[in-house]
Amino acid sequence: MEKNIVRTRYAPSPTGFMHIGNLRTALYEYLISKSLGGKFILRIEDTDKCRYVEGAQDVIYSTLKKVGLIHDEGPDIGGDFGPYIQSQRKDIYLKYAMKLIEEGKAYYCFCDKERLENLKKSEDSLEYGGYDRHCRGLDKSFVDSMLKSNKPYVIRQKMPIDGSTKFIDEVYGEITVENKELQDQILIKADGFPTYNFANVVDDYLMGITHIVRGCEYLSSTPKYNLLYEAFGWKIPKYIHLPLIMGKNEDGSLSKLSKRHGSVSFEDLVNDGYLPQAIVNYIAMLGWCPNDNREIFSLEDLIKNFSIDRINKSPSVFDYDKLSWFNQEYIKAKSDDDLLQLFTPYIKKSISSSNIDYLKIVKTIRNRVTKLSEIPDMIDFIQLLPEYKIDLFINKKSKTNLENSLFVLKKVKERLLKLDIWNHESIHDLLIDMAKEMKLKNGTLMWPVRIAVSGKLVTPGGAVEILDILGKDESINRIDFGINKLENEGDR
RNA sequence: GGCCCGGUGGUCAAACGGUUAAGACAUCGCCCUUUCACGGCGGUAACACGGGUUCGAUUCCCGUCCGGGUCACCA
Repeated sequence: MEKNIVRTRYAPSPTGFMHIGNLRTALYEYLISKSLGGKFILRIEDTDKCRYVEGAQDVIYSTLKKVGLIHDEGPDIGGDFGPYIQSQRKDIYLKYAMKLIEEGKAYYCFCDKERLENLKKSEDSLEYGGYDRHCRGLDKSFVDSMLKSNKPYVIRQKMPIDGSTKFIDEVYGEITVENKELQDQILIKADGFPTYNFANVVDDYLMGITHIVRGCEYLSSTPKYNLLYEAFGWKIPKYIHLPLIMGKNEDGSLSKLSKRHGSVSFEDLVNDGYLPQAIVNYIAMLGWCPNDNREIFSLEDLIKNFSIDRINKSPSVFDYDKLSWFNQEYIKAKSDDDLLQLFTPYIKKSISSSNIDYLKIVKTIRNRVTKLSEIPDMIDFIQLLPEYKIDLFINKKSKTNLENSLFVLKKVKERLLKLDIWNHESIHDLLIDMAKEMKLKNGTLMWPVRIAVSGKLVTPGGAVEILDILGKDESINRIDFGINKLENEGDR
């Protein structure tokens, strides 16, 4: 192994979806290692067989790939410290647990669930952090006989009874926890699998992880980890705890971001029409900021600028408005061609006619889209003129009413009919000229036309863009329809 | 409840003993305009509270309050 190289790891459990908080942790792990020229390792923590989810690992791989967090070692690509899936490392943990038993630092515990339950209910369960250390002093011959008769057991670590454990966190500083708060933690579960805490420590050590980056919900349990490192005589890595990402509850209170806060997985957000890069950029700014006012960062820029000492301590609230703003910025930065690619599937949801030029649509909506999912509703009128009320024609600012709208529409129809070249420029010039000729405000002429061809009060793009997209025949038809509508319904 | 962490506008977030306390999002107003947007300009809005330390505290210390996290054979 290369000396002194920074190694961070992302160690998700395969739950089947990528929680945004986890993604943020992965991002920071990646940034810390890459900004320091280190390696980023992926390890799957699947020690809870009850939670096994089919295909969950693929979600992890595909998400990391989509956002560009490329790992240097992992289950799919191997590495010198594999296997990288904990269920395939089961024997390793047992071996290390046994070592602790031999050294008198851990012990077999035969307490069953029922006893533990009762213990929790009792008053003095607060002592020793919840477990009364019933099996800590068991007679060796008794243990042997229990083992021989195949009694189920767990292996627990002996925690110090008094004193305190302190450690330095790179963002929170020195933290001290009284040892009596810590119960004799379980290392190996009755099913033979290691607990998360134990597997985590063993693997981090074996895989040479130098910086442990995780959410600060682990802050108060970190001493447990350290006591394990100490029991083995291993060097304690650097700790970097990240401030939590919070979600706003319906009653206005805050809590750790979770499903009840809406779309909180990466997939949800992508399905909602947010771009992966925008998501990454946004979550990077949740808990970290550069020393200037910059907000837009590519992953490469983040690597260049990231520094641990600018990680924030206080929790932050996930804000969809701000995410939308980032998303818009990323959309605006793209070329028309890129957007055509990106928008096409969403355009197709509303438009089936084959004679519509998608690129024209892209050009007119590109500055109005905040998330891709709103595209279909934005342009549905292009496919089919919706029903509308004639008072849409009345607009104070544009100085339009039913009468002049009808008049304008008739005139415009006449002239449009004679227009041979149908494109944005020719339509634009014609209408502007007409307004001048008729001594009307541009708006007075444009408004009725836009309403007639869209049937909507608010549209992406104005009359000219819509006429251009619709084409001559359809445009004339819709204007005709508007004329009839005004003539039939206008008097009343 | 014990323990741990946090507390700058509605949200994100600068400042690291002396500033008229930045900026961004949101919001409001105006301008631009062919609706809505985009863009431009401007406004409202914050150092949780009380004690210290100091010539001077948003900044350092203590307490209070508030918020969150954690106390599993889940990770």
